[in-house]
Amino acid sequence: MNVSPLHDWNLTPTEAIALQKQMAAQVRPDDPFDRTAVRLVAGVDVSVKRDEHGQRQSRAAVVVLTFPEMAIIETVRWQIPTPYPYIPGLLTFREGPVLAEAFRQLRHEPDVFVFDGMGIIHPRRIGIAAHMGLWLERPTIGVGKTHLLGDYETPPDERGAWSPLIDHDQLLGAVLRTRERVKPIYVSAGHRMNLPAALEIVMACTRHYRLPEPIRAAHKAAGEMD
DNA sequence: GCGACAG
DNA sequence: ATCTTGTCGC
Repeated sequence: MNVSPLHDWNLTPTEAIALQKQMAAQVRPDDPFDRTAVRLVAGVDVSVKRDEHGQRQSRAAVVVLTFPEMAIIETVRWQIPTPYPYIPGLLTFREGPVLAEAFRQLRHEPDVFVFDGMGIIHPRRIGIAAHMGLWLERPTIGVGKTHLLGDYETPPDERGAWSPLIDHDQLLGAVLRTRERVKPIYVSAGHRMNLPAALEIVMACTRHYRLPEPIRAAHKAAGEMD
């Protein structure tokens, strides 16, 4: 894919936070999004492991699937030494650099990218899905597995049921039950997206498991790469 | 000051 | 995220 660098990744935590505040104003989490035009969906994930020298290596995986069939048609993997520590709120600076290169290698151009991490459910409203959406200039959705912030009621134990996730009177996302009797997931719009569309896409991508297929495929691909 | 804290 | 044994259940 044709992706041009938006900014430097080599920033101190203070600088990174300042950049997030500036970039957050560019994110569009309430844009119209035509679900009927979706043909390709990408799943995005990064795994971190120690190599033979004990050094941490970040492995990115971007998997492109047909929609709604969920057939894998492309897998891109890339690995670099882990460039940044994990700091809550700054996950993008740990996983963004390796993802940027993986995106550059993509042959297809997905209609929407689904990330393992938050969209606008974030202290500065710019989680990894929102941030990389700006980088890609493409629609993105954030799918988190655990709670980061915001208040919500536990959604009914029924597939497809969801509850609004609110922080400081602001609707940021939804807590979605993708399977009965299974912990819900945290869905939010990233860039060029909106919550209703994000929920529909995520549900349409979910089969027999808690997580949507694109995320499962990316997680699997990122864990291999030997 | 105390607790929470995506992956 | 990773580390890491056994164990409950379909």
